[in-house]
Amino acid sequence: MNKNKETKSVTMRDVADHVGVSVATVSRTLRNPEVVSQAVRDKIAAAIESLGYLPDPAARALASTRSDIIGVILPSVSNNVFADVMDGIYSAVEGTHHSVQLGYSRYAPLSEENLIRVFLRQRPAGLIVTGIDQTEAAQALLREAGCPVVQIMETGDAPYDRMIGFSHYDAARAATAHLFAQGYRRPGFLGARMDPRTQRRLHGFRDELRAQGVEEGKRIQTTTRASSVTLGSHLLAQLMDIAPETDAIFCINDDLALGAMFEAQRRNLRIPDDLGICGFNDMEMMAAAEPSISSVRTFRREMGEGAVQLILDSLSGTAAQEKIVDLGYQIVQRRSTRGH
Amino acid sequence: MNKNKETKSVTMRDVADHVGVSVATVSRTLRNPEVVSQAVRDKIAAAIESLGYLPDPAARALASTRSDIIGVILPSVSNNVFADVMDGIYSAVEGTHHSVQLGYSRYAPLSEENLIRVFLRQRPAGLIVTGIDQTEAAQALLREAGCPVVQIMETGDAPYDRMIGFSHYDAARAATAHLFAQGYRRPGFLGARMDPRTQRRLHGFRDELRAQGVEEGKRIQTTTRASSVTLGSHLLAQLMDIAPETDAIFCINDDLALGAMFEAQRRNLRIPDDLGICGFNDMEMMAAAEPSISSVRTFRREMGEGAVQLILDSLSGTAAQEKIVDLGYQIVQRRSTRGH
DNA sequence: TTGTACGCGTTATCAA
DNA sequence: TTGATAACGCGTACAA
Repeated sequence: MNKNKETKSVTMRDVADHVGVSVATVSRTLRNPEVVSQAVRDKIAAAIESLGYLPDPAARALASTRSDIIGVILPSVSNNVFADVMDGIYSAVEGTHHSVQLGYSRYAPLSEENLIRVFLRQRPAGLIVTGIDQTEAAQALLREAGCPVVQIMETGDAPYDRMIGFSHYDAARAATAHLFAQGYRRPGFLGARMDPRTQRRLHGFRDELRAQGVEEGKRIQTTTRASSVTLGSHLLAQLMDIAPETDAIFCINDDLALGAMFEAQRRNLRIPDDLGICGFNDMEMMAAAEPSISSVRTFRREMGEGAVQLILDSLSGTAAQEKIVDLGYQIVQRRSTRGH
Repeated sequence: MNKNKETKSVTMRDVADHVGVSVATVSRTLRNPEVVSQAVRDKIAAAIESLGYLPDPAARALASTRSDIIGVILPSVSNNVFADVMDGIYSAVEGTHHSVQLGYSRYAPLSEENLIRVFLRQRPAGLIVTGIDQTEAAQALLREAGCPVVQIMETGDAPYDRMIGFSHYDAARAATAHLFAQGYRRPGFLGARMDPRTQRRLHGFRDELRAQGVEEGKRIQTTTRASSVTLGSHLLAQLMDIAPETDAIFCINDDLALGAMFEAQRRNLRIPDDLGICGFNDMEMMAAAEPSISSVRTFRREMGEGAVQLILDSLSGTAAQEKIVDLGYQIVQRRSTRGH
């Protein structure tokens, strides 16, 4: 450890003394400058600059009823889907006086409930949570949060407060319909993790099959293990062994799709002729792949940015009426599903 | 916003009253229980449980000289290399009473300096920063931090405090040597972003070429743009147009390698015969690709976990002597570089 | 427009 | 082993 230098950080007191005003005035220039005279304001600003004053967030949080923290609870650290969301969140928070506090639930509702409790304890400026599958207790906490709460990644009725996302059911169903539109008749399904959002995609897939009058047979391969490219290869291998009639697959994410594509190539299956492949999320690599892979574009960065904006708007009282922002999705067709 | 319910959170005072002791005793049971009698300790524990008391981190930080926050400063949100590091960090922090505060510098040293200042203001329990290329001012701040400071991702002399990582120069040089060992004679280099760590990889590449007595020619393609799979394709296309004699490539990360592989396939270059490909980091997909892609394995999760552990050890005074932990790297050979 | 003075929930110092 | 009590740095009535 470095030597604990007596590094008395400069406080508001120092700034006040330096200018010759009271701490209250300094505090006011920081929070609502409009009630402070221009002259004093300038002098304080100069003093803050020259002394290098930085407010103490702990003291601020303690003295006021709110902290500057925006709490964010996501299910997973490593899933790059959430990396994009975080990118949006951080870029929207940048330049505000807010800071982000991140928590990972590891897809466990009870962890999530705990995190919510801990975060709420800090009287956060706002809270961003993922999805709609909270425990009863967590739901109660969120309804009484006393701060703006935004649910991201999904839409659904009965938001606790506000919501920004899209329908996973609709998106998956549209992707499946796309496969049919391209002439595929015996599509399969590859799924990993099988968390609630993934389940809803499976429902969409199944309902579209039903609507098309097609039996699903044994063409649904899922696992609760975490998704990966390797797993995509394994799942496709299993699927083709069990149900060789499969002529296309819908994968619940792009990693699986990529892995499936590699496995298809290993098996000398021609894409898209022998096998159509559609991913989900439309990560950057899908366009670069050979052949390029169709996917369902989702607006992850926008969800992150939008969620923060919703909180800021709530805080400033300029929030819109609509409780739910549906960002939709977009089927991006590429070579991997060009008919046959 | 939800209605601001009068949700008076339960404080230490409540717990104390409930048990019939002073707040001081409650505080002690939480921080050093060994000085409190077992009987009182049990009653307090019960009260905490039944009242659902959670300590207020702001009050704690204000009253003590340290907060429970471990500050982490990374260059990028979206780079999945750091997702793995974060995974390690969070899993090591879990179960401790610490929390993580994350900041992104966007590869800008001045942003980083600012973040360091802001984080230091919170008297963090520890600080984790990326690499060794801080500004002069940031270096001074970190040396006087008054808390454990760990630099991750790299090794190098003169750590501010402690360091855990590996030598990017050595790793890149070893990868290049591997290409030569496999019989390639005119290897090229694909680089994106070209931040200092990437630059050091380029140096390793160049020095190995020199050691092998091989001219680099025009086989070094770099850009300051952010890395992506698509960019890997573009860079390889450029490279092969300018320097068609290239018989292998070392890519500064796996995204570029994957993109390069796709582009090679588009150009009907046989891998590994016409073109050897080696990536960097050994992300999961490299093993699943078709053909599988050689890479340099780095221990990202371990860096995150290790960094937190170093901080915890420093805090508890159980830290080892060595200031620098070198996690090394590992050349993982796969089909993409099987000689020719 | 500015200053005074109290309180936020906890830690830490000192006595008891 | 326990209890008062003074900080910690800032926000905010209330007064001036």
